[in-house]
Amino acid sequence: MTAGPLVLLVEDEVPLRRFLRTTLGAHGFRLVEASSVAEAELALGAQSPELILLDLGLPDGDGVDLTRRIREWSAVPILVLSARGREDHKVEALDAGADDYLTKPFGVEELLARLRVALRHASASRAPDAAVLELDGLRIDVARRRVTLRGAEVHLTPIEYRLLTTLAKHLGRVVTQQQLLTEVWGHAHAHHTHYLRVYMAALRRKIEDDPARPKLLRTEQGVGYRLRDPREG
Amino acid sequence: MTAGPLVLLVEDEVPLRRFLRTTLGAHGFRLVEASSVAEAELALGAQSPELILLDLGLPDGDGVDLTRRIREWSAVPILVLSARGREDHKVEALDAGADDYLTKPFGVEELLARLRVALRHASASRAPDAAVLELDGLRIDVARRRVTLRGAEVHLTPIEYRLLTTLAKHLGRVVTQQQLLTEVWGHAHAHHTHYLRVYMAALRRKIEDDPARPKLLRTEQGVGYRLRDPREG
DNA sequence: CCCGCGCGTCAAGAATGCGTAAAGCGCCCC
DNA sequence: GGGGCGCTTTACGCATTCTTGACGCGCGGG
Repeated sequence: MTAGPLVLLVEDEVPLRRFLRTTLGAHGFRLVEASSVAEAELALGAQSPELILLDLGLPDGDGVDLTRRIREWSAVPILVLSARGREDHKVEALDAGADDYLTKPFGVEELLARLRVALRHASASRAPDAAVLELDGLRIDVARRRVTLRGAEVHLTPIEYRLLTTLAKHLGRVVTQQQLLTEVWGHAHAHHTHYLRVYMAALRRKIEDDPARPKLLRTEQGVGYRLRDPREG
Repeated sequence: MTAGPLVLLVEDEVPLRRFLRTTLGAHGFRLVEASSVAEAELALGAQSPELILLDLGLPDGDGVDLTRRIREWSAVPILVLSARGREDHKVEALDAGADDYLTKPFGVEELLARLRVALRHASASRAPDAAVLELDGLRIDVARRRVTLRGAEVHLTPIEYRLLTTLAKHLGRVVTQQQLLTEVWGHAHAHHTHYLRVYMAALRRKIEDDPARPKLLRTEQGVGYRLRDPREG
């Protein structure tokens, strides 16, 4: 008996949780349970599940927001369960970073199959995203959402932070404007290239010694931007 | 103007295909269409789509089998569309290697959102391809979009870069002027052969020791150009 | 021998893209 | 309800890049 994947189940309705517990358990999954957003975040801090089964409509907060927050630092598969079948809800959750969306009531076999798909993806794309990145004097601590420059904390707005971490994720490589826009602002803003200029300027003011002659945040004219890896040229 | 992802649409019903064509087209996707399993396999041989939209219930074969065959050699995301909502069908398709399963009728926005999820997965799991080409002192790092000459970075404009990489793609072989023009400038400029001379000159100035006597960027009179492979003639 | 053609070179103007400042607006917290 | 903060939007100047036209050279055919 090998221990199956660890699943975080976030669900407030007791009967459904009970049901899923036995069903998933019977199929070899190990379970951590949470019945609210707060508990879920706690559990995420303590364990690192290989998959999250997330019910929307929790008592203490929005599951979509939780999804977004998780996506800032983790790529763990998130399967959303919801009583709401409305299309815009689905789109919102999926765009927030969820990997699948099941409308209640759903069949157990389908749930299991979609779970397998999600785990397949996860094992295929296991990318070692470093929790802390240090270049020159700049330090990006993704786990703590902290950026420091030669020890001093740099305050970044949410967008600035996401812009920086998106670039960091592709350290040394060019990230196209489209990519940045969709990853930071969402696909709906993929053509607002001006945002990039405004926020790049802001970021450079905060982390570059000479914002007019950037060492880290390099422009690739007509293509995108790149966070330069100081280890190479 | 960036060209969107290439999608292979496998669907035999003409009205639905028509509808998806316009819808996806309007959202920036490029489309290849097939109306049967045979056509789909043909198209897969000719092109390499970034995503497959596959209707089950094709006239000449089983879509699930097709999925399995594709999975033997490719990880391209497959979204299944089906009129059949039965759970065992879904499980079968998903376990065969499909990444998602939508039951008709489905909403366009949901389809687009799930498409985005699939593409997100694909780009996340794309292996860091070490596509580096080195000839003499010239180094072309496609992943980083960087060109260096004996260690020193060479700055290329977007067109120069595309011209060089297009030639590199056919290393050692002649690339006709038509081919270069359509691949770099697009179909509409296939007759502006003068562009080639201007940009070849610029490229040679940047990467040749003696631009007047080019070692790498050879002219093939009346035909096109060739990036010489120093390992051979 | 001269002309036409293809290629290479140069340079100027047009078009595009980028950086910067600053103002308006909504939101939340005090 | 006022102030601070962050996001969006507008305006403008500057830099880079693209396009276009002019010209010279060499070669081969008429």
